[in-house]
Amino acid sequence: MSEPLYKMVYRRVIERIAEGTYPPGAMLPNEFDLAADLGVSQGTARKALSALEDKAIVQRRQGKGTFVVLRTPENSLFHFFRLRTFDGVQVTPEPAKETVIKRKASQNERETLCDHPTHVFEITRVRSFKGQPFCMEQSVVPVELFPGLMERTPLKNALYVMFQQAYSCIVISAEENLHAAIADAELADFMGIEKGIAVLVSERVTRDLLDRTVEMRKGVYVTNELTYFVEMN
Amino acid sequence: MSEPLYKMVYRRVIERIAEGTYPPGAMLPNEFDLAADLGVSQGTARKALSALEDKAIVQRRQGKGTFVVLRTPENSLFHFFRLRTFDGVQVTPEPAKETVIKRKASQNERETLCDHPTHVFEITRVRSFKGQPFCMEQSVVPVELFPGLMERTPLKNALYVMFQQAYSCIVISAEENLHAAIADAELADFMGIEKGIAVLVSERVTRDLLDRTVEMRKGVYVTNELTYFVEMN
DNA sequence: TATAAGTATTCTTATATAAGTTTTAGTGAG
DNA sequence: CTCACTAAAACTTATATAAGAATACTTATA
Repeated sequence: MSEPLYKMVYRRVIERIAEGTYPPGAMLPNEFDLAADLGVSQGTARKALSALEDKAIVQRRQGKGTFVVLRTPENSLFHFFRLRTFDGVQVTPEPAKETVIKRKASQNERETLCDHPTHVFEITRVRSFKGQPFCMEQSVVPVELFPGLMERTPLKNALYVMFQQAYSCIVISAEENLHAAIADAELADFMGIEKGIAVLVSERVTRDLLDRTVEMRKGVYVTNELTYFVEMN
Repeated sequence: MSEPLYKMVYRRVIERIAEGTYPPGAMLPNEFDLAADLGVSQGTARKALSALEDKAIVQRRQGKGTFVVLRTPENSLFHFFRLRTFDGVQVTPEPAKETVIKRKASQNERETLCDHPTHVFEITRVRSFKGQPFCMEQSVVPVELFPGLMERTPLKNALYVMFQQAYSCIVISAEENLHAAIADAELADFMGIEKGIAVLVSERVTRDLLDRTVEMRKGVYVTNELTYFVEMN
């Protein structure tokens, strides 16, 4: 057999979400209707929907329905912001400084980001926790994907929520590379932290529903009061 | 309905793996036999087996069968050792120094580790990559769970492989907390690295098939040539 | 050695029934 | 008439079963 039916259903539902037929937060057709629409049985549609739920693309609740995942500040933070207190409590950072510029893409950015953009927006933010700056994040995104981004400043706290609401760009997954470094004078001055302390540096690549690389992000975290949490299975 | 049948099957298969009825690497009964054995239909047994596969407890291959997961040095490294080169290539560290001692458990260890042990083994290792020491790991495990561990020195490179082979303890998941630090004189001297450089420090809690906490591990990594890789979904 | 048939396994699909939610209709009290 | 409560119906996903297809390996045979 070439491709199982349930994978066809899976693909077609993703297409419909991506093209806006099923917008974020919306309820999908029920299993029977979706099955009839695509010419398969309910169980087959169901298998595809379960797979979509596993990938956190839809959310299902018995008796209620199936809904396109909606990025909220809470679940965005939970999924993509890994810093916790020592007690394991999620941190809700306050945004502080923010600058957005438009500039030419570096060669690496042009090669990595989707559609090989010539120009990018660079969003730089310093965030605080309990009044202390602890985090600097620099996001780079293609200009073509987020037109008019600069007019939206100041941007919302949770960037990915805004991506979804304003640009129908649904962030699904990310990869990070971490290493330890020492804050040099420039960084320390910029962030308002002490020079010479150890910081955690992360380089992130972010992907959306269609598996496009929509963001490259560099993060610098002060980890004397917070820790970066990782689960392994 | 109190508990779905497939969850009962799921639990009973885990029990059988834990008690050695299905040892690591062994083939499970096929879907029909398992179903008949437990008084359910093939599809229900299948659903349980799929769930076990999702949790990486068994491995399935069409036409061949279902097998209890076997920890090999390769997949152990892949799952639980997150350091990569900048090219994304998995690192295979060479073990260097190793010391194993038996000592009293700290209060934190007694509270965290399974069965609240009074004594623990502490395994300390310094590992090298391309001749340079880059990693210090200190594992703490309950004495009761791993009797005779000290007589097995020098221990294998991959600790979790040995846990499974010698003690039927199947490591399934782990959580890590990361932070950045600066190598002090004592650490630098012990590891054979330069004093004052930035290091990545991890504190890990490791769980087995029965969700017991079988290990606490502290790791110190030099990340100027390697990075710690994280995936987010 | 190559090829084909046979056997054992998981995978896919379909159908029926159960269980959880919400809406609607009905009923009685005030 | 209106409100509050209840019962029933409708609409949803979840579970269970069964039959046939696809895949992997073994064995027989030319």
